[in-house]
Amino acid sequence: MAFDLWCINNIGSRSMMSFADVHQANGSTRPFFRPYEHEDNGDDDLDEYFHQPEKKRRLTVDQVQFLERSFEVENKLEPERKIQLAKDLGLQPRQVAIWFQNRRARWKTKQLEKDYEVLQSSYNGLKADYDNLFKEKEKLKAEVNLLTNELLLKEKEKGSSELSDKDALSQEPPKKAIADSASEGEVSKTSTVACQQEDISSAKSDMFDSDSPHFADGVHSSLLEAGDSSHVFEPDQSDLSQDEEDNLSKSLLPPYVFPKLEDGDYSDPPASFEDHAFWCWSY
DNA sequence: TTGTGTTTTATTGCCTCC
DNA sequence: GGAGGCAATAAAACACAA
Repeated sequence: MAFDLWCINNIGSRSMMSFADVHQANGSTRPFFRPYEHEDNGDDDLDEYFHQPEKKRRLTVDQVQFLERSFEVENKLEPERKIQLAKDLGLQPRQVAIWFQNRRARWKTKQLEKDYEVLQSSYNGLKADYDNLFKEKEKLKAEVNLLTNELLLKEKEKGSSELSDKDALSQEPPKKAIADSASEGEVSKTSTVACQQEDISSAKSDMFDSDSPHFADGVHSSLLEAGDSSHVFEPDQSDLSQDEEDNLSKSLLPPYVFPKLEDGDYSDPPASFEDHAFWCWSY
Protein backbone atom coordinates (compact mmCIF):
# COMPACT_ATOMS: atom_id res chain seq x y z
CA MET A 1 0.00 0.00 0.00
CA ALA A 2 1.24 3.46 -0.77
CA PHE A 3 0.79 6.15 1.83
CA ASP A 4 -0.78 9.26 0.60
CA LEU A 5 1.17 12.40 1.21
CA TRP A 6 -0.55 14.25 3.93
CA CYS A 7 -0.10 17.90 3.23
CA ILE A 8 -1.85 20.32 5.46
CA ASN A 9 -2.61 22.62 2.60
CA ASN A 10 -4.46 25.26 4.44
CA ILE A 11 -1.77 25.78 7.10
CA GLY A 12 1.48 26.36 5.28
CA SER A 13 4.67 24.86 4.02
CA ARG A 14 6.08 24.46 7.52
CA SER A 15 3.55 21.78 8.17
CA MET A 16 4.10 19.91 4.97
CA MET A 17 4.87 16.36 5.85
CA SER A 18 3.76 12.86 5.33
CA PHE A 19 3.28 9.80 7.40
CA ALA A 20 5.98 8.15 5.27
CA ASP A 21 8.42 10.86 6.27
CA VAL A 22 7.76 10.28 9.91
CA HIS A 23 8.02 6.56 9.49
CA GLN A 24 11.39 6.80 7.79
CA ALA A 25 12.74 9.36 10.16
CA ASN A 26 11.87 7.07 12.97
CA GLY A 27 13.99 4.34 11.40
CA SER A 28 11.23 1.89 11.99
CA THR A 29 10.72 -1.12 9.77
CA ARG A 30 7.69 -2.24 11.67
CA PRO A 31 4.48 -2.21 9.66
CA PHE A 32 1.92 0.32 10.71
CA PHE A 33 -0.82 -0.80 12.92
CA ARG A 34 -3.97 -0.99 10.92
CA PRO A 35 -6.68 -2.48 13.04
CA TYR A 36 -9.51 -1.40 10.85
CA GLU A 37 -7.90 -1.97 7.51
CA HIS A 38 -7.15 -5.59 7.37
CA GLU A 39 -4.45 -6.30 4.83
CA ASP A 40 -3.31 -9.61 3.59
CA ASN A 41 0.29 -9.35 4.69
CA GLY A 42 0.83 -12.94 5.69
CA ASP A 43 1.58 -12.05 9.29
CA ASP A 44 -0.20 -14.72 11.31
CA ASP A 45 0.20 -12.96 14.63
CA LEU A 46 -1.22 -9.76 13.30
CA ASP A 47 -3.88 -11.66 11.49
CA GLU A 48 -4.95 -13.26 14.71
CA TYR A 49 -4.73 -9.93 16.43
CA PHE A 50 -6.99 -8.30 13.92
CA HIS A 51 -9.66 -10.86 14.55
CA GLN A 52 -10.33 -9.35 17.94
CA PRO A 53 -12.14 -6.21 16.88
CA GLU A 54 -13.57 -5.61 20.31
CA LYS A 55 -10.10 -5.38 21.85
CA LYS A 56 -8.65 -2.01 22.53
CA ARG A 57 -5.43 -1.52 20.63
CA ARG A 58 -2.75 1.04 20.98
CA LEU A 59 -1.52 3.01 18.05
CA THR A 60 1.99 2.38 16.85
CA VAL A 61 4.80 4.73 17.70
CA ASP A 62 4.86 5.95 14.13
CA GLN A 63 1.17 6.63 14.07
CA VAL A 64 1.38 8.53 17.29
CA GLN A 65 4.33 10.54 16.05
CA PHE A 66 2.49 11.48 12.93
CA LEU A 67 -0.55 12.49 14.91
CA GLU A 68 1.63 14.47 17.30
CA ARG A 69 3.16 16.47 14.49
CA SER A 70 -0.22 17.09 13.04
CA PHE A 71 -1.44 18.19 16.43
CA GLU A 72 1.44 20.63 16.80
CA VAL A 73 0.43 22.24 13.56
CA GLU A 74 -3.22 22.55 14.50
CA ASN A 75 -4.89 21.03 17.52
CA LYS A 76 -8.35 21.21 16.03
CA LEU A 77 -9.46 18.78 13.42
CA GLU A 78 -11.49 19.79 10.42
CA PRO A 79 -13.51 17.00 8.80
CA GLU A 80 -11.44 17.02 5.65
CA ARG A 81 -8.21 16.77 7.57
CA LYS A 82 -9.60 14.05 9.76
CA ILE A 83 -10.51 11.93 6.76
CA GLN A 84 -7.12 12.47 5.21
CA LEU A 85 -5.28 11.59 8.42
CA ALA A 86 -7.38 8.48 8.85
CA LYS A 87 -6.63 7.46 5.33
CA ASP A 88 -2.91 8.02 5.76
CA LEU A 89 -2.70 6.18 9.04
CA GLY A 90 -5.08 3.39 8.18
CA LEU A 91 -7.36 4.31 11.00
CA GLN A 92 -11.00 5.12 11.19
CA PRO A 93 -11.80 8.81 11.17
CA ARG A 94 -13.45 8.35 14.52
CA GLN A 95 -10.20 7.06 15.95
CA VAL A 96 -8.38 10.12 14.72
CA ALA A 97 -11.03 12.34 16.21
CA ILE A 98 -10.82 10.53 19.53
CA TRP A 99 -7.06 10.77 19.53
CA PHE A 100 -7.21 14.51 18.97
CA GLN A 101 -9.81 14.87 21.63
CA ASN A 102 -7.75 12.99 24.18
CA ARG A 103 -4.66 14.83 23.11
CA ARG A 104 -6.34 18.17 23.67
CA ALA A 105 -7.35 17.01 27.12
CA ARG A 106 -3.75 16.07 27.94
CA TRP A 107 -2.50 19.37 26.58
CA LYS A 108 -4.99 21.23 28.72
CA THR A 109 -3.92 19.35 31.83
CA LYS A 110 -0.28 20.14 31.17
CA GLN A 111 -1.14 23.75 30.54
CA LEU A 112 -2.97 23.93 33.84
CA GLU A 113 0.06 22.47 35.60
CA LYS A 114 2.30 25.08 34.02
CA ASP A 115 -0.08 27.87 34.94
CA TYR A 116 -0.21 26.56 38.48
CA GLU A 117 3.57 26.57 38.78
CA VAL A 118 3.76 30.12 37.50
CA LEU A 119 1.11 31.25 39.94
CA GLN A 120 2.74 29.42 42.80
CA SER A 121 6.15 30.98 42.23
CA SER A 122 4.49 34.36 41.94
CA TYR A 123 2.65 33.74 45.19
CA ASN A 124 5.83 32.67 46.96
CA GLY A 125 7.56 35.86 45.90
CA LEU A 126 4.70 38.02 47.05
CA LYS A 127 4.46 36.19 50.34
CA ALA A 128 8.15 36.73 51.04
CA ASP A 129 7.68 40.42 50.36
CA TYR A 130 4.68 40.54 52.62
CA ASP A 131 6.50 38.78 55.45
CA ASN A 132 9.38 41.22 55.25
CA LEU A 133 7.07 44.19 55.24
CA PHE A 134 5.10 42.78 58.14
CA LYS A 135 8.23 42.38 60.25
CA GLU A 136 9.28 45.90 59.40
CA LYS A 137 5.88 47.21 60.36
CA GLU A 138 5.93 45.41 63.72
CA LYS A 139 9.35 46.81 64.43
CA LEU A 140 8.22 50.34 63.67
CA LYS A 141 5.09 49.93 65.76
CA ALA A 142 7.12 48.83 68.74
CA GLU A 143 9.33 51.83 68.28
CA VAL A 144 6.38 54.20 68.20
CA ASN A 145 4.87 52.68 71.33
CA LEU A 146 8.13 52.89 73.19
CA LEU A 147 8.62 56.54 72.37
CA THR A 148 5.01 57.36 73.15
CA ASN A 149 5.12 55.75 76.58
CA GLU A 150 8.42 57.33 77.35
CA LEU A 151 7.09 60.77 76.60
CA LEU A 152 3.96 60.22 78.63
CA LEU A 153 5.88 59.10 81.70
CA LYS A 154 8.08 62.13 81.56
CA GLU A 155 5.08 64.40 81.38
CA LYS A 156 3.41 62.81 84.35
CA GLU A 157 6.56 62.90 86.39
CA LYS A 158 7.06 66.59 85.75
CA GLY A 159 3.45 67.40 86.49
CA SER A 160 3.44 65.72 89.89
CA SER A 161 6.74 67.26 91.00
CA GLU A 162 5.52 70.74 90.10
CA LEU A 163 2.38 70.27 92.14
CA SER A 164 4.23 69.08 95.22
CA ASP A 165 6.64 72.01 94.96
CA LYS A 166 3.82 74.50 94.96
CA ASP A 167 2.14 72.83 97.89
CA ALA A 168 5.31 73.01 99.87
CA LEU A 169 5.98 76.67 99.12
CA SER A 170 2.60 78.05 99.94
CA GLN A 171 0.09 76.98 102.57
CA GLU A 172 -2.62 79.30 101.29
CA PRO A 173 -5.50 77.66 99.43
CA PRO A 174 -4.53 77.62 95.81
CA LYS A 175 -6.35 79.91 93.44
CA LYS A 176 -8.89 80.78 96.02
CA ALA A 177 -10.34 83.61 94.01
CA ILE A 178 -10.86 81.38 91.10
CA ALA A 179 -12.24 78.61 93.22
CA ASP A 180 -14.85 80.98 94.62
CA SER A 181 -16.30 81.62 91.24
CA ALA A 182 -16.06 78.18 89.82
CA SER A 183 -17.19 74.70 90.46
CA GLU A 184 -15.00 72.13 92.10
CA GLY A 185 -14.28 70.43 88.86
CA GLU A 186 -13.21 73.63 87.29
CA VAL A 187 -10.81 74.27 90.12
CA SER A 188 -8.86 71.15 89.52
CA LYS A 189 -8.92 71.66 85.82
CA THR A 190 -7.62 75.20 86.04
CA SER A 191 -4.89 74.35 88.47
CA THR A 192 -3.79 71.59 86.22
CA VAL A 193 -3.67 74.03 83.35
CA ALA A 194 -1.37 76.22 85.35
CA CYS A 195 1.15 73.53 85.94
CA GLN A 196 0.87 72.06 82.50
CA GLN A 197 1.65 75.37 80.89
CA GLU A 198 4.96 75.50 82.66
CA ASP A 199 5.76 72.03 81.42
CA ILE A 200 5.34 72.66 77.78
CA SER A 201 8.77 73.91 76.98
CA SER A 202 10.60 71.30 78.98
CA ALA A 203 8.39 68.56 77.68
CA LYS A 204 9.16 69.56 74.15
CA SER A 205 12.85 69.48 74.78
CA ASP A 206 12.67 66.08 76.48
CA MET A 207 10.16 64.59 74.17
CA PHE A 208 12.39 61.99 72.59
CA ASP A 209 15.11 61.89 75.18
CA SER A 210 15.04 58.27 76.14
CA ASP A 211 18.33 58.67 77.99
CA SER A 212 16.69 60.86 80.56
CA PRO A 213 17.26 59.46 84.08
CA HIS A 214 13.55 59.75 84.82
CA PHE A 215 12.62 57.43 82.06
CA ALA A 216 13.11 54.13 83.84
CA ASP A 217 11.89 55.22 87.23
CA GLY A 218 8.46 53.75 86.89
CA VAL A 219 6.97 57.05 88.03
CA HIS A 220 3.72 56.75 89.86
CA SER A 221 1.10 58.96 88.39
CA SER A 222 -2.29 60.00 89.63
CA LEU A 223 -3.13 60.66 86.06
CA LEU A 224 -2.60 57.03 85.28
CA GLU A 225 -4.75 55.98 88.19
CA ALA A 226 -7.54 58.33 87.28
CA GLY A 227 -7.46 57.62 83.62
CA ASP A 228 -7.64 54.62 81.42
CA SER A 229 -4.14 53.40 81.93
CA SER A 230 -4.74 50.39 79.82
CA HIS A 231 -4.72 52.65 76.86
CA VAL A 232 -1.38 54.02 77.68
CA PHE A 233 0.55 50.80 77.77
CA GLU A 234 -1.60 48.75 75.55
CA PRO A 235 0.30 47.76 72.41
CA ASP A 236 -0.98 49.58 69.43
CA GLN A 237 -2.83 47.30 67.04
CA SER A 238 -3.17 49.78 64.27
CA ASP A 239 -1.33 49.91 61.01
CA LEU A 240 0.48 53.16 60.52
CA SER A 241 0.93 54.58 57.09
CA GLN A 242 3.43 57.34 56.53
CA ASP A 243 0.69 59.96 56.59
CA GLU A 244 -0.73 58.55 59.76
CA GLU A 245 2.63 58.65 61.39
CA ASP A 246 2.99 62.27 60.34
CA ASN A 247 -0.34 63.08 61.90
CA LEU A 248 0.66 61.29 65.04
CA SER A 249 3.78 63.38 65.30
CA LYS A 250 1.71 66.52 64.94
CA SER A 251 -0.75 65.37 67.55
CA LEU A 252 2.05 64.94 70.04
CA LEU A 253 2.53 68.69 70.16
CA PRO A 254 0.47 71.02 72.34
CA PRO A 255 -2.11 68.65 73.71
CA TYR A 256 0.38 66.31 75.34
CA VAL A 257 -2.08 63.55 75.53
CA PHE A 258 -1.81 60.10 74.11
CA PRO A 259 -5.14 58.54 73.60
CA LYS A 260 -5.34 54.95 72.61
CA LEU A 261 -4.45 54.77 68.99
CA GLU A 262 -7.35 53.11 67.35
CA ASP A 263 -6.89 51.31 64.09
CA GLY A 264 -6.20 53.82 61.42
CA ASP A 265 -7.16 56.74 63.65
CA TYR A 266 -4.24 59.06 64.03
CA SER A 267 -5.62 61.90 62.06
CA ASP A 268 -8.39 63.32 64.23
CA PRO A 269 -6.99 64.15 67.64
CA PRO A 270 -9.47 66.74 68.95
CA ALA A 271 -12.51 64.49 68.85
CA SER A 272 -10.89 61.64 70.65
CA PHE A 273 -9.17 63.88 73.14
CA GLU A 274 -12.41 65.22 74.55
CA ASP A 275 -13.49 61.89 75.88
CA HIS A 276 -10.15 60.82 77.09
CA ALA A 277 -9.43 60.76 80.82
CA PHE A 278 -5.97 62.14 80.27
CA TRP A 279 -7.25 65.25 78.70
CA CYS A 280 -6.78 68.00 81.27
CA TRP A 281 -5.31 70.83 79.40
CA SER A 282 -6.32 72.99 76.53
CA TYR A 283 -5.45 76.21 74.86
C1' DT B 1 4.60 -13.96 38.08
C1' DT B 2 1.71 -10.85 40.08
C1' DG B 3 -0.10 -6.79 42.10
C1' DT B 4 -0.41 -2.03 41.42
C1' DG B 5 -0.09 2.45 39.46
C1' DT B 6 -0.01 4.99 35.08
C1' DT B 7 -1.08 5.81 30.33
C1' DT B 8 -3.85 5.36 26.37
C1' DT B 9 -7.97 4.34 23.84
C1' DA B 10 -12.78 4.54 23.76
C1' DT B 11 -17.61 5.52 25.54
C1' DT B 12 -21.22 8.27 27.47
C1' DG B 13 -23.76 12.21 28.45
C1' DC B 14 -24.27 16.94 28.16
C1' DC B 15 -23.73 21.32 25.84
C1' DT B 16 -23.24 24.62 22.00
C1' DC B 17 -23.56 25.99 17.36
C1' DC B 18 -25.43 26.07 12.84
C1' DG C 1 -31.95 17.89 15.02
C1' DG C 2 -27.33 16.63 13.81
C1' DA C 3 -22.36 17.39 14.28
C1' DG C 4 -18.71 18.22 17.08
C1' DG C 5 -16.43 19.47 21.49
C1' DC C 6 -15.59 18.57 26.27
C1' DA C 7 -15.59 16.41 30.96
C1' DA C 8 -15.92 12.31 33.32
C1' DT C 9 -15.10 7.75 33.29
C1' DA C 10 -14.38 2.79 31.92
C1' DA C 11 -11.32 -0.45 30.45
C1' DA C 12 -7.39 -2.28 28.10
C1' DA C 13 -2.48 -1.94 27.68
C1' DC C 14 1.68 -1.02 29.65
C1' DA C 15 5.54 -0.34 33.18
C1' DC C 16 7.70 -1.83 37.06
C1' DA C 17 8.81 -3.21 41.67
C1' DA C 18 8.66 -7.11 44.85
